[in-house]
Amino acid sequence: MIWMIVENVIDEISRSLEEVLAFYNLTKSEVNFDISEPHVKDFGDFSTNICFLLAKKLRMSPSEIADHIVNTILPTSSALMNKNGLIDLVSFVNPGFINFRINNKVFVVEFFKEVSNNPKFKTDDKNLSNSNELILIEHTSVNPNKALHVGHLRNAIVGDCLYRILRTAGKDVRVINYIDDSGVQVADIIVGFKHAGFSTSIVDQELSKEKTKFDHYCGNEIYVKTNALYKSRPDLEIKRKTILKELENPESETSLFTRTIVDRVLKDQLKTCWNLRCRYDLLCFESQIVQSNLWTDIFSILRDKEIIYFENVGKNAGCWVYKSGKEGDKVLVRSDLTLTYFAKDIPFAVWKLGYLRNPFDYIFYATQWDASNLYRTNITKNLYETFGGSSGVEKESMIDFSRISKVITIIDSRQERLQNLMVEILGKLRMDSKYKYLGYEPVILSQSSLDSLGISGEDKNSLHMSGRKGIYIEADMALSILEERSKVETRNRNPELSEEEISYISREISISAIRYFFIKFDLGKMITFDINESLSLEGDTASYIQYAYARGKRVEDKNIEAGFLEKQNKLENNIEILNFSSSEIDLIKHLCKYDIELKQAANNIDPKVLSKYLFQLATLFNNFYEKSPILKEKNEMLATHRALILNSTLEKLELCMNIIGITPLTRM
RNA sequence: GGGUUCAUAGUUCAGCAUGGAUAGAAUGACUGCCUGCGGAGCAGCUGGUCGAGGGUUCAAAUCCCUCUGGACCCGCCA
Repeated sequence: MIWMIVENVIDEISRSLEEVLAFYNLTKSEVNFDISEPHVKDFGDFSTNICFLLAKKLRMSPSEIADHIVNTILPTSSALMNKNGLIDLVSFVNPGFINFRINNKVFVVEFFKEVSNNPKFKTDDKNLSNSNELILIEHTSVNPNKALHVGHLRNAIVGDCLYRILRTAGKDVRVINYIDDSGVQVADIIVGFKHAGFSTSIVDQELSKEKTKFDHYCGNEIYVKTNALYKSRPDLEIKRKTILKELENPESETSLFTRTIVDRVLKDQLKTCWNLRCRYDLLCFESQIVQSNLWTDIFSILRDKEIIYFENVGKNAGCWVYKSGKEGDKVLVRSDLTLTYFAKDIPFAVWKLGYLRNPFDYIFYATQWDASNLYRTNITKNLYETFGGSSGVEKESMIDFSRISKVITIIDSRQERLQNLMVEILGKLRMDSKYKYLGYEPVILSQSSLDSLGISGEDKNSLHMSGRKGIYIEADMALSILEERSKVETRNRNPELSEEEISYISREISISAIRYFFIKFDLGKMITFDINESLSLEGDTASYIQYAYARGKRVEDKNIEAGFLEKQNKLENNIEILNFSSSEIDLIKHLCKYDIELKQAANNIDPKVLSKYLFQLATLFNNFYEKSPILKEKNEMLATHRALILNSTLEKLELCMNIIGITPLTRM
């Protein structure tokens, strides 16, 4: 990408320090020094710990060494000398840090040179990974028997941001949504429809007149209520068993009915995901994994390699088990020959890694909000007509298994134990290096949210959500609450706008706010969702970022009217005479760190890195906005350069906002 | 009982991977700033024994150990 100034500076410092090491007859492999940014601005732009590391080897005090390096060695450093003075000041500070300060005047000149060479800041891919590696991400994967609740949103949004980050970092990525359409949870609602007296007529008619989505209906009315019935109706549990058995035959009447229901729920779930600007490439259905017989293949491999064993004695007698030293024994095949939940996951994981044959075709399923096509797996073309269309896609262009470099699964941390087992097993097949799972802690509900839902809190001040018990806040509901709230705000601020415009703006504000909220926390931390506090529009929120963008955009429009853009072409070379303030310099420096931050987010698989960068960018911009006026500035040359900074900032803001999924609005 | 993980300002959280200087935001409270480039903002002020104790180190919020407290996992459920 462009704007390598900061990376060049770091590189320069690094090379000069290697010269220092050479002076002492040492190399980087012996003294692995670090170049970092000091927390305190007074200490400069970069600092190194090299003196502390040398102290031991040279048996001198760090400050002595620092003194010597700064006053004797560095002045002769060719790396520092031959560059056009980007590094201005090198000093040492007790107890032994060497600090480097960027020469702001030179830096600013370099910056404007790059900006005017590349006025549109188009992403230049040549510096990105140009290998043809392919990354698979699996996320969302909600059971198709209910609507998404806010806990599921964490999965979907983190996964989608990760997709966007990796895409922006130049990787080829495919997104998979796994649909468990043959498990107990789906069987529950089939029991509800068929045997618990809930009306099936609703299946045939549209719910739209009552404004109820089908996924909400299945979750709230059928799933929760059916589960509550099991206690008093033991016959229903027997029915459920029968249904599960019938689902094994894909041509049974139960299977047909289930496919209809699953499809209706799934379509509504996808609507929620698409509303939040998530997108997918492929839907994988568990029922098809089962039919593919991939299990048979992987089972015989595991058995032949003696990774799993048939147990003759003990509590697991009659079962095929995997014996983990760490995690204990895990049953894969029950004594009645059925597979456990964990076992069913193995063929899917192995398939994703391209270890086995690929039994699937891909069939068009839907066009998504971003105009991309969503496909679904298929084995026999005529079998799944209820799922929709029939136009296929080339197998290789969907997933070329030979190019896969990483398979990332985003899962609730409660599944981590099983994922550890999976990695162990994959390790024995020598394919664990590509398999990564990203665990996140669940979203729980605050007491006040529970109160407003009318749920008794059981003496706790927060509670885990449960789809089965009906303890949750639906994603659609959270979105519409926030949308109403921002609508009021938007209308107050923009009384002249039409209802249509207000609706559009408040919708984008609410989507952005929710997306930002779910990625700004560390994945290892539980999120307590509070219906009021979590959906704020001030402070560290997407709205703050959008507001900064909107203000900036407004100024830019006026700049264009005032003709600043034409003047940019006539920039003089004597920028040196301009005095840029810290609000300008700090902003420019931050702009130049974009590449470093994006790489970090991509390498660490951590979307939060980018959200922090973006928030900081918006903060620095707001500061610039207050302190560095453009239209009011008398010095025309300064104003023109400020307009350029504004221009660059808007570009970077837009870029980062799009990665996180915050809509850049020109009015709000 | 075994294991994983978390504990940082009144509150919600960054920082910990790869140890480094005066521990950062946001929010709340309080105080300023709109005939202006849009106040969903800016500036200021208040607020911390980084859960406790020990260890390693020139240096620990960060690494190691113990303890306390919370969450989660440990089924021929999914």
